[in-house]
Amino acid sequence: MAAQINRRSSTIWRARVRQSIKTGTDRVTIAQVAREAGVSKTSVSRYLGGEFDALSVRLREQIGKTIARLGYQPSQMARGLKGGRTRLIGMLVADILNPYSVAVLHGAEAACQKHGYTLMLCNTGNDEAREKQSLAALHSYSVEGLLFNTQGRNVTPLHELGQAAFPVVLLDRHVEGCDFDLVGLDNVKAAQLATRHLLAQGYTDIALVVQSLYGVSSRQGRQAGFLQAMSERRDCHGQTLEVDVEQPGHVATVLREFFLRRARSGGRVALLAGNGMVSLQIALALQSMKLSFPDDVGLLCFDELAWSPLVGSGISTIEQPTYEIGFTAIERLLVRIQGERSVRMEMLLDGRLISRGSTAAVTAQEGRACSARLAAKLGVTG
Amino acid sequence: MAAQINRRSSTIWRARVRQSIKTGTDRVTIAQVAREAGVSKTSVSRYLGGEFDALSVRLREQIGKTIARLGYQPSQMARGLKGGRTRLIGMLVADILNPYSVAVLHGAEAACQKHGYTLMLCNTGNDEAREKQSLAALHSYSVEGLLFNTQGRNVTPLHELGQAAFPVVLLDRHVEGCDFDLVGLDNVKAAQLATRHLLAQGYTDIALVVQSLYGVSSRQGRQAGFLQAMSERRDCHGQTLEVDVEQPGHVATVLREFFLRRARSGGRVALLAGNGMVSLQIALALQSMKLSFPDDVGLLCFDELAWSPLVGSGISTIEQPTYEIGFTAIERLLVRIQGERSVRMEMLLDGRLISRGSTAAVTAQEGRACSARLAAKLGVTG
DNA sequence: CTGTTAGCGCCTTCAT
DNA sequence: ATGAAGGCGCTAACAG
Repeated sequence: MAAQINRRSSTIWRARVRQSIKTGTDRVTIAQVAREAGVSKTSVSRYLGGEFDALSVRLREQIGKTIARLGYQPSQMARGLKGGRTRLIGMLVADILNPYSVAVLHGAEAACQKHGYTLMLCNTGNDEAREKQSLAALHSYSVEGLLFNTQGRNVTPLHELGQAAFPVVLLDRHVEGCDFDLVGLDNVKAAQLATRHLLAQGYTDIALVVQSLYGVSSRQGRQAGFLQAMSERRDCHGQTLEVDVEQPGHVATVLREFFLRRARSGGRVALLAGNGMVSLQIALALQSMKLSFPDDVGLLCFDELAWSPLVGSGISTIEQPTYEIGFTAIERLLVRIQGERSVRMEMLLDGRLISRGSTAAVTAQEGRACSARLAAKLGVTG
Repeated sequence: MAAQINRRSSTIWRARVRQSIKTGTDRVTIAQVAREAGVSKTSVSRYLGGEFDALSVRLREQIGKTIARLGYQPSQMARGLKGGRTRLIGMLVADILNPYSVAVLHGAEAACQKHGYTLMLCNTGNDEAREKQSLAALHSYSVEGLLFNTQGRNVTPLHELGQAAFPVVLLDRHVEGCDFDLVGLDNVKAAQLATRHLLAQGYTDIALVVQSLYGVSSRQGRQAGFLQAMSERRDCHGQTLEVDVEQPGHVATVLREFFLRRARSGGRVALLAGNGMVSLQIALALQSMKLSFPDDVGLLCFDELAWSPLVGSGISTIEQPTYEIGFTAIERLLVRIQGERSVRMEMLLDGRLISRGSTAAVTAQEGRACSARLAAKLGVTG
């Protein structure tokens, strides 16, 4: 209303109106900068693009000052619309509650910041439908590339991306029939390292405890390494236990069955936890069964967690270089975005063994005593 | 090349060509949809905007089918450019390594997904400079609002947002002189709850262990509640210990000094950890000093963590409703974005006490024995 | 070196 | 009920 009275300065008037309508900060545009600096939009655009050799010193200074004075920031949405460079990277995380995902995210975010990209994050909660719709959402913002930690099942949308030659880097798990780059742990090697450590410490009856193997290549890789290492020792027994960590009490049930089967063998029993989620559930299950490590059972876990040193006499772990995985994945993705078309590449980083009390060495004699005790405890408590 | 032979389907051919040129997924545009459906862009736009009552049934069907057939998805960048509704929300996290942040993030992401928004995430690592530049980055993408977990120092950029009436919801910590909404824990009440629990269990010499109080309102609130509750018991002693969790060994040093000061008093010593980061450092420090809880010292921690039940006989905690905090914060932000202009509001949720072994009850007599043991242990190990 | 012109994909008056 | 035209902020030919 006031505006109707005073129309001298249409600029100010517009600004006022916008504020009252839109509430938003009044965006300074490239046009304003150009006008105030007395140059063309193109020159300003060149300045933004860093094409300084195509700009006289005078213009460059002029523009620089004006930008600073006005506090101008180019709109990425507008730049993206025209040039396609949105400087946006989408990250799809299978489960944000998994500490592994967060740790990788940390590295990825750091790499993005380093290279002037911004991360759009979607948590799919291991759900196909949400994975699909998150993909659509990210696509609608024209992300330049995708960091993808897939749930592994029904991956047709991923295949479509592959056909479109869209830049994608897979995290941790790969997908059959897709030729995307992958960054993750060298699972086979790490599992061998883990298994051999357990064997060397004197454990003879080992169970690899994992979540559903179906569709998750990293878990399959760990299993492969585990079985391979076990096969080197015919006198020892190894088996895989699939558990559902969502289902309360399931881990305890499965473990109890395993213990009952093996305890009487007189061997020394150990558990190899397939990831951090499983570790936690195992620790809780053992606690509920009043079993302790390494006294009753050996324990080695994939994923180093903050609390690994704290529980009991410490839990031995295979530490993944999570930060590096995230960081590397982004940098690889950037290379792809910049047009690299070479053949698919897997970047597998090595895990590191951190040995603690939970895998203390045992002699055969001690082992027999342990397994006897284990059997006794189960008999009593079960 | 195959395309040159078969030109029946120009659609397919185009797709091929673009692929080889642009490498990118072929964006279907509103224009293509309009053309193929034999209508105007305006009509398609109306369809997208849900203005069905301004569309004949025939057109509506036509358009719907075409959109489905082409797999058309409107570009949010383009929509945002014109209308300002980018459906983007920025989230600034002070420290992504803090489990609290991740838990809140989880709730926030879920709320965003529910309302069709996408989250742009920036980790500031408690650094002013990064906070500032992340803010700029998010601004350049025209986020509609901001979820802000600030580091608390040098918050001028935040004040600028305030002046611009930009929608912001603060998480956990508020900022002086800013009238932004806040969602977080009722820290005073929670700290009282915690302190009274310790007192009720027979602890008499209590230290609140926190990271730097400076500029972090939530920590100040916890301190206030702590001191208030302590003041109700003149026979007990309470003090605040500020620690630097980044500096190795610092927590242990500070704790040792505190123990030495108090152990000889004959009182029962307990620690109240100000957050999850501190909890971890305390647990590690105690372990390094060969002290255990509740035998040598009582322990109660802010933030329920996955491993809280597992360490020793379990660590008692004050659990924050983190998921709800994140979820609520987004919904409040959405209300602001939709234009709500009412007065500033603080939404403070209640914490919940989870009592475990680390705060087991002690009688005065036991207490004396404990503090004697503590003194002895420190004398020996120190 | 610099500016003019023409869109990017979408929404929004304004006619019809 | 439908469409044509213009513009959001920016970049990218194409002239000078």
